[in-house]
Amino acid sequence: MNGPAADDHSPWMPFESRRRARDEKREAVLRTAVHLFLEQGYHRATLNDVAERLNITKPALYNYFRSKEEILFECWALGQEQVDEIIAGINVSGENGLGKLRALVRAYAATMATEFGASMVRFNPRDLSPDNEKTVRAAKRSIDRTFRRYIADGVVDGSIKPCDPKLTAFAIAGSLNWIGHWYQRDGALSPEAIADEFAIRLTEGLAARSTKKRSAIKAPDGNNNRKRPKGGLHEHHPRPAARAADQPGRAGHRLRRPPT
Amino acid sequence: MNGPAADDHSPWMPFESRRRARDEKREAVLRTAVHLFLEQGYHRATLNDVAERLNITKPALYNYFRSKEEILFECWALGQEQVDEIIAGINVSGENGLGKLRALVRAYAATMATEFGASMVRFNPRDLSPDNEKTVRAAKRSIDRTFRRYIADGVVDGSIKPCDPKLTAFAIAGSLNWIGHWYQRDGALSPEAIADEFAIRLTEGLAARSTKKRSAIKAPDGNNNRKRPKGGLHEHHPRPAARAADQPGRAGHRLRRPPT
DNA sequence: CACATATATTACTCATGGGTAATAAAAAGT
DNA sequence: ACTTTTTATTACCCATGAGTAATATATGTG
Repeated sequence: MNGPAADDHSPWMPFESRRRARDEKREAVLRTAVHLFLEQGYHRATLNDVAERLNITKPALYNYFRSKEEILFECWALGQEQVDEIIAGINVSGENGLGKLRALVRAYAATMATEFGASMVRFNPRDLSPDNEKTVRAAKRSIDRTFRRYIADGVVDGSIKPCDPKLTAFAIAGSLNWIGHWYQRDGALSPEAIADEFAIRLTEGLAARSTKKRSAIKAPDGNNNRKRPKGGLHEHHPRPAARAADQPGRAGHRLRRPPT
Repeated sequence: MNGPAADDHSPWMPFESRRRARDEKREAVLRTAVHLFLEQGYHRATLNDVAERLNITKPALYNYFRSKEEILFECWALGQEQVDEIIAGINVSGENGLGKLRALVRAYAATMATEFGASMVRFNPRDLSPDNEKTVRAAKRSIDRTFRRYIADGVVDGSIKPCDPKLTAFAIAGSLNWIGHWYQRDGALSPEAIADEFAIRLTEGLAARSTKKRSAIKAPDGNNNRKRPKGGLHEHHPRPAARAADQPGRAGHRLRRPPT
């Protein structure tokens, strides 16, 4: 199954120059871990597997993480960070309800096609420590509330026809989350194609029937759902936070290390 | 967490009359197992947990199943059986594409709100033996093909407006499968309410704009999407196959027992 | 070079939990 | 009742894999 020839490009060269920065290695661990966790499942993938793929041995991992559970949590956190940035960007975009919903659907779909994105929905929160589990569940609730809010906003501003925000949010989020289960990174569909298609398909049934050409309420020129103003929002090739740790990330959980 | 007081209604009375039929016990094991597997995850739930809830001890389980993995597979199989019956019923219903799709959405949604139904999407096929994993993956593909076929049929017969069956099927199935992740059996929403809502919401964006009042193409009287002709199709309270074993079920995997 | 620090290795511990062996207690058959 | 079969129990085995201790090897620094 996991043959010995798996040296994609690990910062640890088999037995030579090892001088790369600490954080790059930390992230390499997470990339390998999330890949194996998704492929085999958290419980079936062992830390030996992870270490072997990186040309190191299991105890070396403990220089970067305190436990397997922490690795799991950090994988989830990297996906969650992407979503947080997406939502933060949309919240200041000034779009109407439907516009915000579409932007969220689009960016969220693309995130689900990444491994860290998929980890948000493929991992079982029950495998985390009680504290981390609480954190994850709170974040999930927050995402759900965001979907509902955009929908409710749209109903109020007239861009979305009346509907039950709760069930509608469930239906849309379900479609999106499911991407994390079926999307094959080597398949025929590109993340962009999926994102575009879903942004249309999932919202077309919701758009209010042109009740007064309200749909383009605050976008003078044509930047309707093309490119976000600035800041994160993922730039269509969301390589997992290649160095999200130079400056201390705004969240309090980047770049921690075991007691010493 | 799992306190000692958990004797819902186990066929094994703590220390008295034990004379119920074998198959009832077998199913009781599956009901308890699927519940714990969903609650704690397959790997965290132990066979000791399962046995304890049934007022027996772990080795007693091996009178009914050969391994933990077999229990997992049988849980999945009970859910799959429901879906097979649903699809078989719809296939002979004579509805048009949209009608079949709506019927499937409705019944599938209700199944996802059961524990055996949820097990189809919450369990990781990788935890099964290679053979069983193949079986499961084949069944999943088959369901996917069914969704796509109904959609494609609808596009051809004019009841569904042109769309990409593959992505549309993914979107709809995703919403439905996700029910298995969020639905709480003790919550405010009834399975019927969800099923009804989803049947409408997920297909309203697809219905062709009355291109010639084709939508009721083959239903002389008004039985449009109300009640299925006969056969299975779940009757709104799909209690998990309470005795699906009296007659040897049409599938070949009911009522097996360890070597003796 | 000597010393400190960071990072890796080898060789272990040890709890967990699936599964089995031997045996006892019911149920069923005669 | 006596025998057979089914179903349960107690008491184990043992593979697995997370995590640790002791130690070695770079790497950089005064």
